[in-house]
Amino acid sequence: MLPVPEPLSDQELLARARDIAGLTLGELGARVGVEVPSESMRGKGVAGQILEKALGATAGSRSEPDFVDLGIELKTIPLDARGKPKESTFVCSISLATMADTDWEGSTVLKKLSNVLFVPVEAASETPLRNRRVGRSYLWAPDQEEETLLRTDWERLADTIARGDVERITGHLGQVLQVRPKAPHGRSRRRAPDEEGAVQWTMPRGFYLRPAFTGAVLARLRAVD
Amino acid sequence: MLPVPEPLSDQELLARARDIAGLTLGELGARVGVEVPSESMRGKGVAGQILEKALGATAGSRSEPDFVDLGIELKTIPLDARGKPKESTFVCSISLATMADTDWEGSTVLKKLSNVLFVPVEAASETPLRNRRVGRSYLWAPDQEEETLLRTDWERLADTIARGDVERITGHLGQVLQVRPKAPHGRSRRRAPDEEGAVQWTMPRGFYLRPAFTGAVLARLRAVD
DNA sequence: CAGGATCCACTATTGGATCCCG
DNA sequence: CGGGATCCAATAGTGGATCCTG
Repeated sequence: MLPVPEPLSDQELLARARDIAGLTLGELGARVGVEVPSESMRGKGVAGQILEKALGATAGSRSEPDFVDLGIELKTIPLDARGKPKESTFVCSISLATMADTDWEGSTVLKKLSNVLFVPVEAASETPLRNRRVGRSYLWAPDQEEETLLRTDWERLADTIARGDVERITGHLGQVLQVRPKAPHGRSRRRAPDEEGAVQWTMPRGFYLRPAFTGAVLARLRAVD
Repeated sequence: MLPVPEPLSDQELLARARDIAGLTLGELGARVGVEVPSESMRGKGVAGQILEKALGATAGSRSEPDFVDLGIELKTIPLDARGKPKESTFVCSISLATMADTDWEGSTVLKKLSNVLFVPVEAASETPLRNRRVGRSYLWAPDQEEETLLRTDWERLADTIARGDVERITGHLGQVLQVRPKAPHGRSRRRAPDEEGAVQWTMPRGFYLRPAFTGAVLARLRAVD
């Protein structure tokens, strides 16, 4: 079980991702030494972790791109039977304290989404995790329209957060980018400044891409391909 | 119980419609001699019929505008508790035989929708029919954007119908205008020409406006108001 | 905790089927 | 039958809650 080395170019990464298309998570897990859980409840996130190893991402939970030298982020996309994304895509956690000092150009969301390798994975819930197959991968950078959608949502959300109105934010806001809880359970709390700069305790949250958006992105990439 | 005379102008009609805002269907039914059924299943369409009489529409099921001299069609819109349309709006039945010979400018859909009086009626299902109140009415003519949406949908649907592909049409098609069954029950059949001009028997269908569209129209009219 | 995400109860929407009247 | 529509079972979608690993 040799560790897979980090790819040296975008094209090498893409080629490698396309080579594993058709393999199951079980097969791929065996290659990289990860056992795939039988219960799906125990399998949240394992697809992503297997793919990181299989493609040579720098392991570990650093707040840097998965492929550091290439500046590319890896995202697995769970697809339903018709090839559409089943779930939203987590982008990054929100640091309430720093939102007020950041603009879109300097945002973590833009950094994370500037260069992404999308790896689709079958996710019909009746298919056991180990039997789910990897699909055809794509490198994505937002086009102008996509970036405008993201920026518009981000700026409105960031404005609300910076005002200290975090508690008013729900998953309903944002056309393509939304804010949702990102916590081990509903009782988690973190410190955050409120409107007057006083301390308040709020639930940890993250930015997510809506399934309709990632679906449209994939459709565009497939059409070009 | 004197019959209400046909209004002589758009403005008279609108004024009359706004005068009855706030009245219940029970009160209005009493005025025009229509008893409101207690069971809601027995009440499909009665709101429309009461309002026709209350506003002086030319009675009867002719394929002409409800207000013949004004060229105005009357449509009641059932609203949920938040003021949004609960149901789609029937526009007209489809004559499969004549679709092929008609363009958008000559279509029944455009004729029916060129000038409409929308009369909102409360329709929370827990409120008995007789207690549902009439809301504020609006005269509508499609603006350019609205007409483009309607025309685009109509042309695609008409094309499919004219080809004889009626059986491939489902309620899924059309962004704002859709085709759905319009029959007393699922076994109804009518004669229609198929692709080769041969006879086929198909279910009677009609054009309907989606609730999201009538909701957007009402929002626009209210904003101006 | 940060990073990898999915679960699933609930709500909203859909669209095929149906009902009344003249 | 044409004109007035609504019913409601099934599906799609949302978004708060949750799970695993290093």
